[in-house]
Amino acid sequence: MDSRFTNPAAPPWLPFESRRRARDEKREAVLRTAVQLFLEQGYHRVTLNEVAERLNITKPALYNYFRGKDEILFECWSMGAELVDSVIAEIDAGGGSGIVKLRKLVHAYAEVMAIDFGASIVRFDVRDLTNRNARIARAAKKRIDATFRAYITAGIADGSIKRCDAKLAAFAIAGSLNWIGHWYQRDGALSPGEIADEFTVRLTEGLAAKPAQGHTTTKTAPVARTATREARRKATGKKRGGASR
Amino acid sequence: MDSRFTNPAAPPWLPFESRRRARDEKREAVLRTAVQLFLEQGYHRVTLNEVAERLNITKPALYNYFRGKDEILFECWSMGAELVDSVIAEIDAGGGSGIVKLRKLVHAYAEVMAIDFGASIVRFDVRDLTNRNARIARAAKKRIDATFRAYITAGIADGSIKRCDAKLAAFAIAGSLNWIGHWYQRDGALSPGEIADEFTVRLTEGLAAKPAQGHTTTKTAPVARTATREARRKATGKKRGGASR
Amino acid sequence: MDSRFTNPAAPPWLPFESRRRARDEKREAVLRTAVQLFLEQGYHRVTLNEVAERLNITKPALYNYFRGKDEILFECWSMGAELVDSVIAEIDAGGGSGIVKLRKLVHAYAEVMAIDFGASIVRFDVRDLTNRNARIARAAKKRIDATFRAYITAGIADGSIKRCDAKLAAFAIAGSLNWIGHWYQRDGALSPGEIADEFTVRLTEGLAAKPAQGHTTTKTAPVARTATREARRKATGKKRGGASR
Amino acid sequence: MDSRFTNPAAPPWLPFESRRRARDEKREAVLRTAVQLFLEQGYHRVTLNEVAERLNITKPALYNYFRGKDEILFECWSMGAELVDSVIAEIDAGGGSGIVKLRKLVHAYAEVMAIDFGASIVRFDVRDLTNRNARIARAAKKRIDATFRAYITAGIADGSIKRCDAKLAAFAIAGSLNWIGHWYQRDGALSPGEIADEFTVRLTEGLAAKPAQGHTTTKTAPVARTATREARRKATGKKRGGASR
DNA sequence: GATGAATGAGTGTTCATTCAT
DNA sequence: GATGAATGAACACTCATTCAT
Repeated sequence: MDSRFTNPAAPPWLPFESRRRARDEKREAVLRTAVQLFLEQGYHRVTLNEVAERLNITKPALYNYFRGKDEILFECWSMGAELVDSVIAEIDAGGGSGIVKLRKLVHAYAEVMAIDFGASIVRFDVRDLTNRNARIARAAKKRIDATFRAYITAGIADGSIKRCDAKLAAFAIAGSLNWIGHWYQRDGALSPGEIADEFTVRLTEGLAAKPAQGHTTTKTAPVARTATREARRKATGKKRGGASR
Repeated sequence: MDSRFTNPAAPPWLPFESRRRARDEKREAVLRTAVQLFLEQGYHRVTLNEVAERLNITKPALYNYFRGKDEILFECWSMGAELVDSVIAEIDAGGGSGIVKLRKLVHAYAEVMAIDFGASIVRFDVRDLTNRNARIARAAKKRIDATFRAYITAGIADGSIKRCDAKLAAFAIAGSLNWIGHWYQRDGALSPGEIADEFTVRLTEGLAAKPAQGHTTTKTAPVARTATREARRKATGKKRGGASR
Repeated sequence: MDSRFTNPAAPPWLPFESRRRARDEKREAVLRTAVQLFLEQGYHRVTLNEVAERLNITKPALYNYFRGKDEILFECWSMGAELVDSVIAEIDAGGGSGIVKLRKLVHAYAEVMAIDFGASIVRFDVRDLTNRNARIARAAKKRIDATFRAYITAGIADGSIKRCDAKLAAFAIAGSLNWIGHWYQRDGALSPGEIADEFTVRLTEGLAAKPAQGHTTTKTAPVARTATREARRKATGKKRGGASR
Repeated sequence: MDSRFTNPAAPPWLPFESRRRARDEKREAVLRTAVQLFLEQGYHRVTLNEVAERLNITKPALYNYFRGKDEILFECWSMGAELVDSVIAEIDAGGGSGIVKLRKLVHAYAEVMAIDFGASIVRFDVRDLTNRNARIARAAKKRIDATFRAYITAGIADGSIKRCDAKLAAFAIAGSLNWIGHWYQRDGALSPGEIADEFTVRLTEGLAAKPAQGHTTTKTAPVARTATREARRKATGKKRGGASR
């Protein structure tokens, strides 16, 4: 049971705690609404008024949580980047040959593309960001690309992947996956899982030295949608989250 | 001296002809400049002033050739779509099994992605177009997708391609190719031809029932960059080219 | 333990008294911070957030002491006006010929201009005030001007000042003095006293019927910086101090 | 008679000439309206809409002539500075002892203060300008101050002015004069000429080694209100006039 | 055909002020 | 008495588009 009710000596900072939680919840609500609108209509066609209206607040209220429109964009983007980062971290933590890791990545990445925040990684235009944030975004994208390439290179080294141009192979795979973010629709015929399964086969069958024996092993845990936002909370208290103009 | 004055028998329609040609040349110059800027900076960040400045004319002068900014966008997009259309027409005119046609398409499409107008097909946002033009654009995109799918289906039927989900396979291939339009840079390490060659192998090796014996056969004639714009000329004289707001 | 609880006979108004004193102290702290910022950056460029931040409180807290930004401005201005008023009162209380009184006023006024609150009289824009407060401010300014003029007129009458246009002479002198408020800097080469001494000579030497024999007599007591704010306290408890919008 | 009508071979650039003249006239009309409003209500209380409305144009039309509100402010200020500059140039071109030059300057400066553009020098807040323009403005102010001081110093050297602290004397005089810009009203009892005459006597009688014998010599030509704006025209064609953000 | 000038509509952002807690 | 959150009102600035010349 909530200690606020069981413990009469509940520390006085609890209200602050709950207030902060409320704040964080609202902040994320803004991001969820914003990312949806941005994907739906495109960043430049969405006005802050629309975002606010959909949240039943007024435009300036948004400025309690973000420094400006472009920061909202960046934070949406960041949410997506975190999804990918946690996926990669998990795969790196596990073991397996190059091809196995690559398959895991393809599968998880495909699923991420079916999430709003995930799609935002590839659908938002980094040129809409602050220079500083654009640099961060570009760096993150490069890291992801590098991971694809690294797995392929590792696979070639350990014999699980056929000799090929790792760079172009990575581009080909990442391109296919990124494109999901452009055509996937929640109400479409295919579920994210089905898409991920099929792409995992399709995109790696040409690369594998030997056909995969079983697919179950390629699956990772479902994408962590609740990636901890602790670090962010402080950073964005009132300053640009790791970002400045 | 100008033959119009020295040769009284000169056909009177020549000046008009040459004047029309001059007009068309300027029109295309606008499109070439525009597509470049749009790709470089993004449609919404480019002002008509910038386009005009780069052409050493003034903003209102653009309105002699186009009804508005979005029409310029559409015409750029159209130029790209024509490239693909002519590619497909050529492939369809030729013969070959499903896998052969698919390889031809992959190769040619990859090359198109390395051309400004080609990239515009996948980098421009159809929501920036007039409703009518957006419909045209979406239809064209669907036709392209359908072509990929048709070749795969044909390949499965004729035994040149392994049994698979044609729809997702087409998405996977098209996605890889479309992504080229996002990362290709003219001054990069890879030439369009090299990229096309590699992608042709990479994107079809998993699909082919048997490995390809030779690659030279997959090549089509170089993409026709000078697709006739005759039809367009009339249409856009002063009315929206097959389009209205 | 708090004496309110241990000593039942403690006069009940003491806490109120001390509380009120604390309130007044905070109020004045706000004014001191505000006047400084207003002079430093200009009224319109200073936000209440800045004022609050510098005081380590929050913006709405300011509204416990003042009705709004313009009231803060007015109170700052009032502090300065009181300085001048007390100066004039003192001079009037003393005796002396017109020129003597004028010299006293010039000297004291020059010193006031070197105080933040004093400078605010001439550097703040009365149009930033409420209509009502603006009227008060304008009236006060007129009274000051009238005093200069009165001393000059008196001096002409008593023969201590040469015949001249009293109005323009007053403007000339007041202008010189007011300008001090614009250029004086605390860390400059000249001390307020030195400036006052020099200006006393400079601004009156052309007027005096005969040169002054000694300067020490022109000095008044140092400007009373602790002019009682008692009357104000009640007035501004929560109502606008003699002012309403 | 206008050569456009008398000379049939009038060069084709005349239309441009007249168009440019029209442009310049409008530009100055904007400045005249703006300076009036700025003085009347204060820079921050004047919206560009008000300026535009009074000119019977719309707000964005102003941006054909100026880069922004602050540039309008700066250009107003500049007009005033030019008045003073031309005054000083004229005095420097003439001869005379220190006291004579000083008297000329006082007289002319007093008159400038009665002109809108002149008053703007001392009534506008340089902190409302771009950093770059603020620097320019501050430098100009310093130059003016230095001129006062230089004349006084010269006067002391040539024996026409009594020994005194030139710096403070300059401040005293300039202050008196600057203050005119704050209190002068076109419809007041005193004409600029009368004020100038009186201030010339008042502000210098204390300084002169011997009383002035005649006043007519202190007068300069009436302030050149038509200071050539040639240089400016080019500079502000579309770029900030000698200014950038 | 081309231009300078003007416009209308829109948008992000700021800030004094209020209010529930 | 103090705070975090929210709001309303305002404002400068941009830009595609039009029009008279």
